[in-house]
Amino acid sequence: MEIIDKWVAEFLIRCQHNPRVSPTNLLSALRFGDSGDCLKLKVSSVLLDLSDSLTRGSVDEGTLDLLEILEKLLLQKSSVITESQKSAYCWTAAECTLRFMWPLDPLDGLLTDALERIWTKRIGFLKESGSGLVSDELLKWETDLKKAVEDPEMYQRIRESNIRYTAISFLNQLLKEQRGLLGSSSLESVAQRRFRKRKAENNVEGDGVRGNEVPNAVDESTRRLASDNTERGTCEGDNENRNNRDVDGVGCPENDGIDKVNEQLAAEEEGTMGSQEQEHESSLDKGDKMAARELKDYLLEIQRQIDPSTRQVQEPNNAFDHSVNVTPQPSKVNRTGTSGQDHIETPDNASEKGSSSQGTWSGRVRPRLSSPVPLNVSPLKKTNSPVRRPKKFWTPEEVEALRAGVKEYGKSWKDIKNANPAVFAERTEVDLKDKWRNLVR
DNA sequence: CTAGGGATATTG
DNA sequence: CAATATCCCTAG
Repeated sequence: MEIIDKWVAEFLIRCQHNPRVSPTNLLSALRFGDSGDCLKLKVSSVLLDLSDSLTRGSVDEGTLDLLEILEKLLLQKSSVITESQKSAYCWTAAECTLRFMWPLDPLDGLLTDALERIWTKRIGFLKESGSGLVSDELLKWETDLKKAVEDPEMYQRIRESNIRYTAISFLNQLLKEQRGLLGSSSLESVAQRRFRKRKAENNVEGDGVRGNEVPNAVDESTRRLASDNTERGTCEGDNENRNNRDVDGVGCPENDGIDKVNEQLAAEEEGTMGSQEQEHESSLDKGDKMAARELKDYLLEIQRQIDPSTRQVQEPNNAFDHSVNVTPQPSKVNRTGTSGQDHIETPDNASEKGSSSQGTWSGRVRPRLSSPVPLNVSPLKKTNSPVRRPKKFWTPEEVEALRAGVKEYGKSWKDIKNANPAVFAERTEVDLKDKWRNLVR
């Protein structure tokens, strides 16, 4: 397939929530082969489908289909099926059954139909094909659910448990895990490289934005503008979704799969900033200066719109020499959503030029700004989701692996986890440490 | 990244 | 309410 085709497909699949383009339809339309790249595209599209259905709040038998497809794809990539995928499948299957347990009377036929359809046929088929999705947990659910038809006590207990919540938690965990393993898309890598360069320049130019841990409105605007500026003309979609997703995936503590591209970029960024710190003036050529100036003007304009109190501070003549970061906005990022993953986008009116009549802006002609989507997730510091992970008891297998690990590596939790990624797939290093703490007590 | 304190949930 | 297990936060 042509490289450009691939890029476009990659962009459509990974970067947008676009209900008009169903990733799976797109893929079948393009007739991808089975090369590594194409597999990655397919996995991406399935992840996007999963994520979309989660956003819609639907955990149904379609979700089971997706999980099964994902398993097949991962097997082709010869990846391991993680615990979170098994659990996600198991709890989703339970949730699909649970919805037929709504009537108090188990004998109305709906439940038995569901059991037959989901557990006997679908999962029976998985068992025959030796699928990795068939876990002990799944088998236990099967027994319990089938027992529930005749055992009112069991029926009641299952009905009252919060299966949906657990299913969604595991699905989210799976998404994070897999997105982390996926890494940046090729388009994304190029975009990030350019964006980081621009951002570094912009920061150096201001006087002290760098090293400030707390994100503020200006920083975020910078990101948006820089992103907008570098990307405009090559694509029309919003880039922020993509960035958010990547931050989500990579920031997940359970992920060891931070891709090389990102590490490389991070290293590159530090390098660039370090060198520019000493001689930033000379390292910026004329074109860059112009671009930086334009960016700075946008920022000043936006900041006036956002915070009227800064208006008199601005001096249009030497704005170039001033820090953009005059009045840091209180940081309100993250923590507002419930899932910390997908969020509602709101229009950024502050950047609309139409409302600039009140500003003291000098009247220079500027290209019109598109309306960037605000970042709901701080790019600087990814905090954890407000939702607590579901409590999961340690299996004897895990405990054994931990004991062996400590014997071999001592208290290097990270090494222990890396030595046995399959067993500790859903434990963080901190979990290992905590568990050891209470083992030796 | 690790250690340690603390929050939260469960059990008796 | 105390004991216990797990998860979360943060200083160093």
